[in-house]
Amino acid sequence: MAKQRRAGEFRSRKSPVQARSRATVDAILEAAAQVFAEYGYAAGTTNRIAERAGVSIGSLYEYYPNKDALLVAILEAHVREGEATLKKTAGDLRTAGGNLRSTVERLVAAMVELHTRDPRLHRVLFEETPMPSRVRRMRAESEDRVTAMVESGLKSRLEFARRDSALAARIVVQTVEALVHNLILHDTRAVGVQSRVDEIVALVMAYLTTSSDHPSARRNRSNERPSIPPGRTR
Amino acid sequence: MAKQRRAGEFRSRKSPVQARSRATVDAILEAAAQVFAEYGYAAGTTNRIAERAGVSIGSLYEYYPNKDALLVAILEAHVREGEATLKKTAGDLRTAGGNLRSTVERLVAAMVELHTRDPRLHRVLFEETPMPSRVRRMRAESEDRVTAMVESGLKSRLEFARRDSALAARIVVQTVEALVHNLILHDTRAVGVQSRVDEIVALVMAYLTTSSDHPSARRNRSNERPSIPPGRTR
Amino acid sequence: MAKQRRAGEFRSRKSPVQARSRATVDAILEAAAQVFAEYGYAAGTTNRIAERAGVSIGSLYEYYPNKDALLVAILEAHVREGEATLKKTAGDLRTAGGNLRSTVERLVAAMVELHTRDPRLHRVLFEETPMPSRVRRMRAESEDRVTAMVESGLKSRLEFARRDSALAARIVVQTVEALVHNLILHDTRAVGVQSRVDEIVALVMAYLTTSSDHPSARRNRSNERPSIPPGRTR
Amino acid sequence: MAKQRRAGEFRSRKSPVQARSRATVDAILEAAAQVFAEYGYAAGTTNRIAERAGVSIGSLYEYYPNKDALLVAILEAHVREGEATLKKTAGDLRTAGGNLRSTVERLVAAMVELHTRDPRLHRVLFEETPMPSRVRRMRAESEDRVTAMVESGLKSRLEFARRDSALAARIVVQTVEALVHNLILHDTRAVGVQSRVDEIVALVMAYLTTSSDHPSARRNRSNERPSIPPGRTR
DNA sequence: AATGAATGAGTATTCATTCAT
DNA sequence: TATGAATGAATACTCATTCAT
Repeated sequence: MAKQRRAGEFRSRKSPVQARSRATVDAILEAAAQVFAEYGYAAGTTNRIAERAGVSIGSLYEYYPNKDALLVAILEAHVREGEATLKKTAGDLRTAGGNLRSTVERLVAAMVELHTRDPRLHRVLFEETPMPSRVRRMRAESEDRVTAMVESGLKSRLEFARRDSALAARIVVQTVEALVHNLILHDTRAVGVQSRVDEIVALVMAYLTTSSDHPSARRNRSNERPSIPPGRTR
Repeated sequence: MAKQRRAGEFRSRKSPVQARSRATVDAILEAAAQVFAEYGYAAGTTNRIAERAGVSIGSLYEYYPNKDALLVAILEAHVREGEATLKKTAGDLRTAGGNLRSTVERLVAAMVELHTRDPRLHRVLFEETPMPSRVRRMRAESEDRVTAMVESGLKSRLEFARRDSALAARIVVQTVEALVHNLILHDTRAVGVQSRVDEIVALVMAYLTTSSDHPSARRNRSNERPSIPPGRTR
Repeated sequence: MAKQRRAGEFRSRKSPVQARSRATVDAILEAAAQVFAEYGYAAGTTNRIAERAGVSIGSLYEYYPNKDALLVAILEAHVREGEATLKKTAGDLRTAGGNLRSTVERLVAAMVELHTRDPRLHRVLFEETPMPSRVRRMRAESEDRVTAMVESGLKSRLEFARRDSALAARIVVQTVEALVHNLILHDTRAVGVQSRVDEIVALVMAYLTTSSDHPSARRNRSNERPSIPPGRTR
Repeated sequence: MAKQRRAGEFRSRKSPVQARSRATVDAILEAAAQVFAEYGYAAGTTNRIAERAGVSIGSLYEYYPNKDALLVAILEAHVREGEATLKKTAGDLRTAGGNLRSTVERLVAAMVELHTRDPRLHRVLFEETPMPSRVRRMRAESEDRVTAMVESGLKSRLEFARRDSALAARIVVQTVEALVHNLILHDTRAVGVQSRVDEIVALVMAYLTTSSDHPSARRNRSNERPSIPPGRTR
């Protein structure tokens, strides 16, 4: 009898206190990650996950009330982990010595590592359709926090030449994430990875160190933001 | 899924020679696009598509051997259309007069328009999981052609300062696409769209017009590609 | 993917226009009646019903959106049929000549016939738990209409001696229904059926033809309905 | 239902000799009664019962071999209790002084009280389908004993005018039970309860005190039991 | 060519019951 | 004795696909 699902009930069912359950929960989550990565969300059946985890389907539902709960659990773990990794690097932007460039390099490297961990899963998880709004929100908030850290780091750098630091931070975060995705991961050809990474760094550096009113940007602003305050021009 | 599907069976079944068939095929495709955009791929059932198209489910299968064939047809049309739009703009890079900046602006504008046409469908189509490899390949090839045109355009510009034009073209294409996606489409807040578009342009311009051996890029290359041949430096 | 059920959606899915579907619908309903009668509602699985009907499970759900819809369809048919049968008899109470007794006999006979048609099913249907409120209401209304007809018939009879005709009608309807149930149907011993039927008739007759203020009823009314209007006493 | 159940396995597993076990058994039974009343039999899960009882599911199965055993235990307790209550009243029919009417009133009152104690549970217990035959038999036997007592009481009354005392007793018992059920319990409208109770009493009294060969019963017997032996008529 | 009734493998989920600890 | 983690058969329901008409 397929009972009605209590809406929004994505939390794990019981907190595993005993060692045995802890292992079971871990096995299920790991299996879910594998199966989702391999088959996609829709085709990643709960029975397959249970089988892969080496537990019965009943046990799976003992700990996760429904399929979405598995997705949410994985997603949240990824978001948490991602934020931790990036925060550490973003923190360095401000605290660590060294020039801007080496910090950007570390940021890109961190992002590469983050996405390399399990690219297929990452893709399935964050691009496949029905991501519960709770996770979507959580992810957006996480990204906002990372962006805020990056911004604060940028502002403390002398080389930083952009006017709108918040926007610049978003551009950087999004660009790095997107290019790492498209250029490093999606590209099956593994050759030339480093040169592409270098180029991403170059892109970001060029952007950050070019004044918002650089000669190349001087024209054609008349229609929207009518005029550039003269004093701003170097 | 009642019956096993013969892999690679994505072609339309009969070429619609007669006008009536043509109309039916179009109606089905349009309906499929709507339904996929509305429900996502997995939840967009063939029966619903047939109903929306005003034809019987039997007729749908008369023209498309299976559900994926619909996806493929839509995808291919989008890729074709996208390439056409971008090619035109990319072509301008070389032929049209004006400075680099205005061309980049047109490129970004074209990309924005392309993605704005039907963002939901675009998302479903290109981000939802099981994209047949044929489409994946087709898309990659299309992207390669666009990139090639962009490269050829860039090379003819004086302002262009990058060393590896092929790589630069890829960076530009991917960056524009990704940022348009992440910054323009995914962001529900409509405010500040223009400033974000401007910033994308600024990013690309800064990159393109900054020499590969700009001061900000001079250091730390020692570990991977041991040394840069001096002659390379302009 | 077990989708959420649209609450209260118990109606048949499509009206069968073609002869083939009509037959299918009938077969399904007949099978459902048999299976419910045989196994009870909870244990009467939809797969079993489809199998019994000689159709696929898919066809069953083509016509009935969920299990409850089958129950409702059967229930409503029974209620309709029951009301029709009883109305005819109840109508006779007033129109047909003959004495009261013969009419009561016909009423009881009608009830017996109604319950004898498929006692097991009747029991399952009306006594098993989750009867949708819609059906419950429908049944109550049907019973009220029957009761109203009985009342109107009783009032036109000279032999009728009760004071509160509405109450008397309810008593009669309920008594006949309940006793037929308990005494005729539940009793596996088939012997003596007629004598029990006769006794039910006798019970009802005694009640109807005994004045509300018959000697045996004369006492102990002081607390609730304070006093009996003298004129009423014959 | 994981494992096949060995039929007829309804007995409690261990006789609780110790006080602690006794308390556990009682808690389980009480919890089962509550849960069945609240959720119905099918939806009343053993896990929920164990939880409500404050014991582990393992302990529940320590004392009751399966779910039905809980039902049986509750059912038997109810039957026992019911018989005790009714026996007392039925006994009064013979022993206590006073007229017939007041005794009938007490009978009805006892029945009302019996059903009012926990109507929801009563409904679930006695009307929901799969009542094990053992309980069905037990209940029938209990009813027979009560009926026998009523019969014996009736026979000692001068006012009693029926020919077949056994049949009359059954009629009375069934009528009272059924009408109490239908008229008192199922009717949510609490108003007029007393008048309905009075009417039930009136019905029973009219029946008991009306001669089997009352004028109203004299006609129309020709077709079925061809003729009434003249001597029979008093 | 078109229809739409029919199919049935596949999916998420429940819950009575067992058994190692 | 008691516990509760684990089991897995069973169930309602979906939807891509076929094929007789």
